[in-house]
Amino acid sequence: MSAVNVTDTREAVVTSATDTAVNTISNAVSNPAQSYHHGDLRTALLNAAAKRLSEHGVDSLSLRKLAEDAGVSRTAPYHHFKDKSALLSAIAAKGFSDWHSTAKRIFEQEEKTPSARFREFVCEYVGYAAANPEMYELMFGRTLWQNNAATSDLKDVAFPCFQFQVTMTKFWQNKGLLPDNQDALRLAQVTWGTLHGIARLLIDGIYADSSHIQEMCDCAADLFMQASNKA
Amino acid sequence: MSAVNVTDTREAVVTSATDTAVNTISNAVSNPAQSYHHGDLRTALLNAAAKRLSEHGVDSLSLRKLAEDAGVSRTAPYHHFKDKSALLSAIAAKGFSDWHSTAKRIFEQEEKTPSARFREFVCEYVGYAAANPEMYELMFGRTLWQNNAATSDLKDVAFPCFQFQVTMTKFWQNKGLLPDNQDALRLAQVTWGTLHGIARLLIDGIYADSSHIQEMCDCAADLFMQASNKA
DNA sequence: TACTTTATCTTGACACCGTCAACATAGCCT
DNA sequence: AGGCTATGTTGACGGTGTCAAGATAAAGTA
Repeated sequence: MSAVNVTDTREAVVTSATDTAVNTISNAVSNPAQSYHHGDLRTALLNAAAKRLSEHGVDSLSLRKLAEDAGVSRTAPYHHFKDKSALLSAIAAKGFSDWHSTAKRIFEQEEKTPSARFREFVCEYVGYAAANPEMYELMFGRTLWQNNAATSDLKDVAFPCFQFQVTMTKFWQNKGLLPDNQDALRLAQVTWGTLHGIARLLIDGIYADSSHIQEMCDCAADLFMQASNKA
Repeated sequence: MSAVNVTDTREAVVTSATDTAVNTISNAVSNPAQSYHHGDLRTALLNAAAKRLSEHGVDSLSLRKLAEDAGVSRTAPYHHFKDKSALLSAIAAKGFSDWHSTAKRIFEQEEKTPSARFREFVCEYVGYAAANPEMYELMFGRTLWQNNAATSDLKDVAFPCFQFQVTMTKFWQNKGLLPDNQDALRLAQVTWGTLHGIARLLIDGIYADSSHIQEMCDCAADLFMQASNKA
């Protein structure tokens, strides 16, 4: 019900009648003429939001601008998202889904040693944050989580992603890469905390110099694996 | 309303011309009669800001509300702070100053073993963040650091505080608490990252359950010290 | 003492923002 | 054909940071 429908409707409208509809549509960039109904506003908003998010950051992301990007009036988005948090949640959900696949892919590389996979995971985690700082901020920042602003849809995607960190931790403990004398949950919290902390210090502008990410990741990985040798 | 009020006040006050200091002091809340000039608006704003910060969070901290708290018009703050960032910077600076003293106090307890001090530092760091989440957010969050919004005054207080982390790390390395086979700067970044990450996951609402802070801190401290035994 | 400068505080205005209410249109189902 | 529902619209409200221009008081200077 998307593109085809829109095109058909446009022709019908243009031939038939008034162009009050037509001139409201100094629309998005592609299609100069459009019908009263957008066709797929929801995904158009999400696309515009993803673009604005990566280019200008979450702070300067307003529903009104997104509506304008989609060539639609300022309150139209409210027919697809309860409020701003719901829209942000939807974007973050996509991020979690993507990251979860990436994490699983790294973790399940049977041909590599657990140690190599562990090190790769550390680097990829921080690398993902550094490469997508605004998405990372949205996924793991206070904006959504602080006041229960996160949609239940988001939680459904995010919690398994959090949980996966524990699963991996247990695996690494079994393989002797992480100390076995620590509770798996606590250890997962600490290792995740380390990666999260490094990522945040980087993307929040506190580590002004971001040219030594690799060394920091190696140092972190070394540290954890060294600890296991004692236990 | 205020024009009349101001005039009346002026006449009343001018008679006793001596005490500009006196009537400006209790200005904000208590004294309904106000002189045109506040007297010490800058610190009144900072006090109001600190209060609002801890009670309602940095997100709902607006210059207009602060001005109202101080009993002053909405643009008055601009005569004391270049913009909102400057005011936030001033508050954060106080936070850094306080935390730096605390850190030094812990670090310099000669009567305790280095190991005990290290563990105490870890707990105090996370504890400070948990006890003052909004101040921590302001000090170490993206709000001020991301776009160079931090005042140079703030930087002057914050950078030594960051640097102290490296100093301590070197000390702990020398005492055999942290691995000696790692570059001190990298190691400081990783250890600080760990504390920062745990703190952020807690205060940003991602660790919904904050009842195991102590265990997490112990786990982190154990991990680092275990790593040193191998090196 | 009188005059001038400077610091401080004022109102007015502008451009944003999220969100609600009320209304308009179009597509779909009976 | 008629009505229901999804989706779009404008108007309005209260909130924000910030600038410009004018008012007032304090401080410095002759």
